Amino acid sequence: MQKNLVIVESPAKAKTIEKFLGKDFKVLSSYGHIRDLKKKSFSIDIDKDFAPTYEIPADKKDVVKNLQQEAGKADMIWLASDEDREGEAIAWHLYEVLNLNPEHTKRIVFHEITKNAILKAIDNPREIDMNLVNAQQARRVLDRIVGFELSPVLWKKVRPALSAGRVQSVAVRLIVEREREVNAFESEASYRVIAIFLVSDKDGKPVEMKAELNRRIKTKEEAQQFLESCKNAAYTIDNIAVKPTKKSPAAPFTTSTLQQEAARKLGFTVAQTMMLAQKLYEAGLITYMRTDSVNLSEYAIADCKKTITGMMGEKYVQVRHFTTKTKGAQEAHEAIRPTYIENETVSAGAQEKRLYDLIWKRTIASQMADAELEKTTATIAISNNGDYFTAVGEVITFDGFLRIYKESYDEDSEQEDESRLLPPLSKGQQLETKGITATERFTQRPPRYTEASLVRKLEELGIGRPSTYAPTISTIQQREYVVKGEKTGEERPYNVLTLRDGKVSHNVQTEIVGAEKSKLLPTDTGIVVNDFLTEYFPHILNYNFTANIEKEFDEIADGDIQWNTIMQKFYTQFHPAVEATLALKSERKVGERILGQHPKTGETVSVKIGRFGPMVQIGDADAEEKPRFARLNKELSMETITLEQALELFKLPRTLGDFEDNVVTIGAGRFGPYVRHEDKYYSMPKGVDPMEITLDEAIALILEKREAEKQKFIKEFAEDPEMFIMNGRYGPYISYQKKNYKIPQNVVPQDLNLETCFNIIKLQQEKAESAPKKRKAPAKKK
DNA sequence: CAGTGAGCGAGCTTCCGCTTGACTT
Repeated sequence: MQKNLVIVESPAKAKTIEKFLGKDFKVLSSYGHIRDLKKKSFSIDIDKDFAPTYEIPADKKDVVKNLQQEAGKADMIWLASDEDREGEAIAWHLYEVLNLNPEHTKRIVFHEITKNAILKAIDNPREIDMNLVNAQQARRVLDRIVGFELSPVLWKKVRPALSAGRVQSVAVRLIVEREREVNAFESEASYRVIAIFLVSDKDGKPVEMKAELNRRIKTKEEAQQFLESCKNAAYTIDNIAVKPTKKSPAAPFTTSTLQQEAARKLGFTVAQTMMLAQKLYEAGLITYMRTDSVNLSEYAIADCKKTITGMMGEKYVQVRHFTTKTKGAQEAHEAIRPTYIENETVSAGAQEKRLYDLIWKRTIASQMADAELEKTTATIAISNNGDYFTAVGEVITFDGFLRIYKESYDEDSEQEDESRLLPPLSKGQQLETKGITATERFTQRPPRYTEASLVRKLEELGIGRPSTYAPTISTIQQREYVVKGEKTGEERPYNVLTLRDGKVSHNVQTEIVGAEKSKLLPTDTGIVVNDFLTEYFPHILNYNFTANIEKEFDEIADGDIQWNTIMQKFYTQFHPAVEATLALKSERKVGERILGQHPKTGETVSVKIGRFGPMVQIGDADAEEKPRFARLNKELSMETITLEQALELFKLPRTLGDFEDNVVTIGAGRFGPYVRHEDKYYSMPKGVDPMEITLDEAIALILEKREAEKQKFIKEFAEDPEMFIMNGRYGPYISYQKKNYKIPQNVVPQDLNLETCFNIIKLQQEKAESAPKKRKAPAKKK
């Protein structure tokens, strides 16, 4: 018989806490929310004050059953979910679902997982805060209303199975609008002038020193004139200014900053980072990885201090308390940090280690002294005009936190590395130039979003939570609103004018601009859906919508207003807009664009989003002749496609000729262009033009695929034609009667005989039957 | 994995936030 049952959200946390509390306490986990609005139905009764209908999701049934049993055995139940809106709601749902007795139930909260903090929490229990719970219900109900009313509008007006929501639709909007900015951007040229002076270093050896002109020059002619004017000029050091500066370390990691730095420094995707962090957390190596707090526990700060002192000495320590500036942060946890600061490295997988290293350094650096620098600026006067050059040098006089960690930045800055010392100079010193160059430079267009920079932007706007950043990015890609892609750069020529040995020369160089990798690009569907939503639902798509509604949720939490009142206010404004938009005549015509008339038949040629994505249509639905369709290929976009390009698409499928007495045709399908022969399909490799491919090339593709097919079979058995040992994506496996079975790790696939194969199959079938039923993947439509 | 789609039309799709599994062909 357990005296006490403590329920927390995460099982890893439960394990740790159990150790602190001793044998009178059992600690279990709720695995997050245990109850939610019904999955399939709207589940909100608008007429009854927005009463929600909750259910226990299938995958939580076992958890709840177990909690019920254990709660029945305990004298006292301690609801210890997180101290934020969602955590309070979890506590309340537990209270309701487990049918707890108020006299045997207590609500406790703690911000750090230390023995002291937990014992203190136990000593200071409170009641469930219904105002906070209602703020969560309001948040939940609002999101359901927005998502389940807007999505069907899209199914009707644009294309089935699309989705819209408070968070994802704004994320798409950011990407669409950035793309428009990029396309509308016109770069401006100007000339950057750099002089190389010859001076002596401290040992008297000649060295070169770079200095930049105080202004940029607009045109080539002016640059030419300027260089000409420098021919006979003398250069004198006019002033030397030495200024000490400081740099301070960044705050410890939150989910968002960890995702950004791991992307920049380690090249991880947002999802990868979270998966690795989860593993580190489960292994007890770091604190919780879904947090918006930059706070470190006193205990962690003390450990940092000790570790830094031990490694580098006391002068490297500077205790700092960071505060969160993020909109809407709820700070239920600490910042992300190593559980044991003294562990500089941990034993884990290679990728986990790299992430741990990053977290360790960032945490340690956050408690270290400022770096001290000395910046020297030398001003160099030009004798025959009013302009001047400046040479800048920067030296680190005390490295401080930079010894451990330097934050990275996204913007590929044009600034050159300034961390160098200037040679000794004196005021009034005359300088010789080796040459002066004026290089044409262009203003840079805004950068497209990466996964990580999108997360940063969303966080800045207060949209989404640490637990949803990664899923949101995956959703907008799954819906095909956004793709992660590359943009190949373009060559751009630029002028370089050089003054050297009393002569001005001119040459043209080229650079690649606009090349980008792994950036988020909007698709046609994304653009059409975004434009539609922004036009008809500007309120929801407004970047400040979440921040504004959060203020109202706060009022609910403070008990200043009823949650259903807020819902009523929102709904009376929102719902009519939904009705009005549904009543618009045009069905599935959103984003349609007429390209022109077919040159032979005079039929209308148009582009729009069809059931399966962007397509070209020739003819009209109500005409006698049925319309014809063709899907847009990857290189084309609805916004820019021309009539000629559209008609080109209808030249497929085309017949190339015969091979082995069967016809070979070329077509374009869902996955790109293909060769078809004898009811088999062969994908065409990238870069091959389906309009240009010859019969011989197509036959080569067929033969190549046949060869690859053969390689797939490692072993066949004469005794049983249904048994194969195959080579697959995840290594060798057994295939029997069209079903696949794993080969145990210690077995060499080549050595398997029929009997051992059957044994392996039998074993796995038994295992599958005893295991809980596998959830079926959603049925795919044929 | 594959060439679809304008209407006899069933029934389906969808949100955001909390949490981890089970297991890949």
